[in-house]
Amino acid sequence: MTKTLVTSALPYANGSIHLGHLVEYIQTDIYVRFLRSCGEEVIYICADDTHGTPIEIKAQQMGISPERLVEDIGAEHRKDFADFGVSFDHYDSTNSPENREYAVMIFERLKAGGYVEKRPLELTYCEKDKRFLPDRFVRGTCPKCGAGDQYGDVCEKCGATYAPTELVDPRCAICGSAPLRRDSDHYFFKLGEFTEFLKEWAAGEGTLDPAVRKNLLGGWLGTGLADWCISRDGPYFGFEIPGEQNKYFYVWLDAPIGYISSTERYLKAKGGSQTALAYWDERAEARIVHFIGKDILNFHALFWPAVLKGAGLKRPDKIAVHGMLTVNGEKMSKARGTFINARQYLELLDPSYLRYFYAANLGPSPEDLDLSLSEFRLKVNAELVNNLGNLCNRALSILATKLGGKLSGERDQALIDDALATVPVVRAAFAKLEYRNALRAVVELGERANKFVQDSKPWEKVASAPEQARRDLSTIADVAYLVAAMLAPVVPKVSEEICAQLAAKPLTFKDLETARAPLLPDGHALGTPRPIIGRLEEKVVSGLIVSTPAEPPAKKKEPKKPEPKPEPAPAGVASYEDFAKVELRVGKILTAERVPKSDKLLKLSVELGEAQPRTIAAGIAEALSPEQVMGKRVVVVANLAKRTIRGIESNGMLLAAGEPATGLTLVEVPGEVPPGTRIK
RNA sequence: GGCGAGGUAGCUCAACUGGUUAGAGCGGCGGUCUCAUAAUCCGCAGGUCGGCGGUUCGAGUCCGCCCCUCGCCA
Repeated sequence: MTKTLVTSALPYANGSIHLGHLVEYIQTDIYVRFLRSCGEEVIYICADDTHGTPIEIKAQQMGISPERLVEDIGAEHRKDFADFGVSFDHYDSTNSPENREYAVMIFERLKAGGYVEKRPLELTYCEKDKRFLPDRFVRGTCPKCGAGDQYGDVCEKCGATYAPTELVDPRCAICGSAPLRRDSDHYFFKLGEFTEFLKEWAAGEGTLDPAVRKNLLGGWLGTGLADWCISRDGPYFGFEIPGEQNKYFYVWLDAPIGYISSTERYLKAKGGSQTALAYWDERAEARIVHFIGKDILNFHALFWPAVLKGAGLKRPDKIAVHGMLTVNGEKMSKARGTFINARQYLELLDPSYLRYFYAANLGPSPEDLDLSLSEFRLKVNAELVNNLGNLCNRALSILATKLGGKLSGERDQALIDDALATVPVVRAAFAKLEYRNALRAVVELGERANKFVQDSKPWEKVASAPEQARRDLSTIADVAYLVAAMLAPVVPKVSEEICAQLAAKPLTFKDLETARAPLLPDGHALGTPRPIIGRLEEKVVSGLIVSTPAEPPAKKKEPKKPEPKPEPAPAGVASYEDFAKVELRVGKILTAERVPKSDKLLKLSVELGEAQPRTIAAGIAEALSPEQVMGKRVVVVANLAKRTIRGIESNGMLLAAGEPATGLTLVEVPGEVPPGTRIK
């Protein structure tokens, strides 16, 4: 039998897992659990993606080493995944010795194959910070439309894309000084040479969803592939390129290699002498399946297969691409409170609900998935709780209280045949990633079974014809057993609960290939019935969104509380003493984040040349994002009385021109003035 | 601008290569049962199938033009 290696994309180790991430991990986990149930040999491999400039800079700002940062975040990620029931066989980190070895090996193989070229590249360099600046860390005026303060690669105003060197009046996003242009030698992967190979690979049966394939062939593969720069200058958190000074592999080169190194570390941990090549060698008897979001399609369906081909390794056999998550029909947003972290969800609700809802809406195509909170509650209650959960509970309750908890060997032939015939339908749907069709079929079986109970009235028969009632309800017990098996990949905990109450071993799709009625034998004694899974209450569900009432989102919040803004100048004239009391100092904004439950506040950490950076809450979030203010040198009122706003002790205030609602400009100080300098 | 996906009942979506009165789930409304987690079951709801034009005996389903939404453009 061919063994299968399944992966989810590697989450970046600079932030928490949120409900958007979970679409992918839940989708993958269902597939993996399904394959296991079918008796396939499958391993589920993942890791944290730990390299790159953003992590290096974040660690620096937090005053810790990047190694420490990715270790902490990795631990958090593992916990979140485990609590959502994501059943990795192995979860690792790309910052491992094995990953370095494979990155170097692949790089050397590509070089030997003539697929790598070294040539100079003109880049943006900050003299002050002594570093080359990634596109995101250069800001300036858009060369096309003239909009100010845009990223170095794309204008958010007009959508134009360009190189950071084209920006008008570019500035370093870290220190604000004007960057230079400087040449640096870099390595390029000659992706264009793989165009024909990639076209063939993409056309492979089952490799890509038709919509994805079309997009790819009509897009990049149709218009031609440019070389891909795979190196970065230091300082950089990553793997140094052998034989080079202060040059590193680009994070997007070594990240997918993490799939390989993580496989190897899994095999090592298991003992034995296998290396990752047992799966990744070109000739290996293995099937490789990647689950990814459509946002990283080019990395996985162009660069990655080409790199593997060039290095003589196995290409993915299938890439399953999902869409993005929206919440209440809109992009997740911290300001709206719809940016829901995994941990936040777990504090309120059982993961089964979310797993069920995602599965009930997932198909094989990269369509976006909307988590409308009211749909979520209604659908889960109607299908999982009322239909399926209650089916089990109503049947087991009568059996337990009126019939001694013992089953008959007889079955209602029509219903049991119907139920057994549903199994291959559901199985085929799971195999094609048609989860919503799989669940639909299970729910429809539940409906027919409920109707059967309704029509056969066992609660009446327990007196008049108890053995008939026992037969009818034993049929439902078998149906519940089948439902538990078919639901197991999606909601394993629910499945376990049903099996526990049936006092039966879990049933797999493999078992069901040969199973025949009765599934539970004559005289089988049941466990104690209790509700399978509780109903979702509106109050609890709406608690997922922290800042605004869940639905309808149309209702506008009254401006109820006074905002922390500069008080209007009292009538009269300020004396010199009045003015001199105000202590203005230069502050450098180190970090900025939105404050939960507030769409106006940013929580800032500001360097003022003191022992500790100060925490300041600023009412500027409507006009300025954390990214926009980070790194800026601003004017701070340093001797303002402390004040606690939204639980944050704020020690100062920033100067800004304009109104928060209509647009603000921070009063900035040129980069060469050190933080803490008094302004008079 | 280029490419791709999509616009079907209040909501989420079906409808294979064109063919009878366009379907289902949820919500809503009415009824039913009472074993069960106020669950089940039954019935109802009448949507210009984005717009216009065309091909055809016949189009949501093919062709052309237009409008709108979303994504990608390294």
